[in-house]
Amino acid sequence: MTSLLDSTKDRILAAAEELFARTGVARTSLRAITALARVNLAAVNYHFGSKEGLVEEVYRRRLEPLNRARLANLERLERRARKPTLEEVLEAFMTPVARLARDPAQGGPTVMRLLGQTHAEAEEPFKTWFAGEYKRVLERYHAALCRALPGIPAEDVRWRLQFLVGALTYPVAERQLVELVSGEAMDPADVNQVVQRLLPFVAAGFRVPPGKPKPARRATRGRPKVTRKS
Amino acid sequence: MTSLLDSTKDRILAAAEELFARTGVARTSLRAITALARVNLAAVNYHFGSKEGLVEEVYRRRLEPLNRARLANLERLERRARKPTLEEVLEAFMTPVARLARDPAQGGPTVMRLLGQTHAEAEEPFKTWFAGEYKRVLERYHAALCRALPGIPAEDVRWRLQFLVGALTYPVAERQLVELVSGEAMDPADVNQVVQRLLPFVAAGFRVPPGKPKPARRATRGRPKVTRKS
DNA sequence: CCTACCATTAAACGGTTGTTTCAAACGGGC
DNA sequence: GCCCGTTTGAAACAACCGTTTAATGGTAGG
Repeated sequence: MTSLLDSTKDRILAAAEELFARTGVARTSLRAITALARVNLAAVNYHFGSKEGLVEEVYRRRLEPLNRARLANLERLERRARKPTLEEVLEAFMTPVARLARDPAQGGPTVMRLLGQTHAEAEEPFKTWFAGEYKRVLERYHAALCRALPGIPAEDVRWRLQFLVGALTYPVAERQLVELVSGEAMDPADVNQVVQRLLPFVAAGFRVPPGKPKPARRATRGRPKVTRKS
Repeated sequence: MTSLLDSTKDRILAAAEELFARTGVARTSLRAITALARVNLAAVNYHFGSKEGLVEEVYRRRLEPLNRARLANLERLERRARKPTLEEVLEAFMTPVARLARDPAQGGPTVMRLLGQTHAEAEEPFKTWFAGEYKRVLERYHAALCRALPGIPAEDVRWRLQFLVGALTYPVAERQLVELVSGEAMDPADVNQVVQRLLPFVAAGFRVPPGKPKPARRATRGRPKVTRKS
């Protein structure tokens, strides 16, 4: 069995996570990982079968608790007597990300850049596994949001849930770009602040009445209104 | 000089863009690019100096017009008599993306996945060039948004602008994940629809009054309110 | 003590990568 | 015609990749 602390397997996982987050999976060689972990090169293939196996384990280790916490939060909300408010559902969705980023034992800020690269980096088989897990979470939250938002069509809620995911993921994942662009005034690594600021923002967005179908703008020609000559 | 149509250089750019968008820069070999472009392998290093040079050119070709259109839209708005509304500013920011995705001559839907990978894929020197260009655009829009939103502190506007970028980028960049998760009901490739749905969503978010400072939640312990036992 | 068995090591494997070389082909200017 | 700079062609380069092999150390069970 693996030892209690700092086993070879754990050191590989930690080093891989660090390097994946910094430079991406494809650009990170097994030799760089094993060198950082001070472990023999062959140890990766021994413990994880292949590089792809290691990649999956690195992501699974973080994504599984995240999804589990999101589902647990929602179930806790729905077991109560009164109907959950919109803000409560949104907070249940967002706070697990903050907790992940806050706890160094769960990856700390490093893991956020990792999550931002999830979809771009994974190979096909793992991608579909993850999509399945993720779909379950989003379906449950979609239903909960619809219940908290009577009068908003389910399709609108679905779109807005995607907007929420984007708005939540981008600032923490592209941290260095945000900092480079916005000066050091903003600290996207402080995920608590992101959540606090994002929650009222998206809550207002979720509540706007569904838009009229709009008369299907001419696709061939016709520039958007704003670009018209002054 | 380069010929009028389908020069070697153009064919390489088109093939590279296609493959970069599909599988990422790091996983795309020069041999795959030159094979798809039906061009000799050495042509890449001849015309672009290196693979990194090709990567920069591929991205620059799309990002430069995008940023230019965004700035032009904003200037057009501000040359008018009356003060631009929030919706007008937001539309000026978002529509160039839609136009890019609609026009096959400008890359079509393919280019959207490319843009979503911009930050993850680029190397350092190009990254800083792009960040500079991008910063100019965001600064101008930040100022315009502040003018359209008196009463909202500049810092809040800055955060919300980042949320907007995330909400706009994610659905179009991670198209395949969105489709996998949401069924085929949503078509994120239809960027017009994304813009139409996203605009009222973020407009409402931008208008919410600035939140109270909040008493700095205990960072060490204390789980978020929503996770409390029922 | 010996034998399995698991973990680790060093070394090498074949394959692919980006890049370079050098010769051949092209294309207008005089 | 010839010439010269530009562009393409096939082949080779060294370096690095992920993976495998075979030998080793260490340790619990009989």
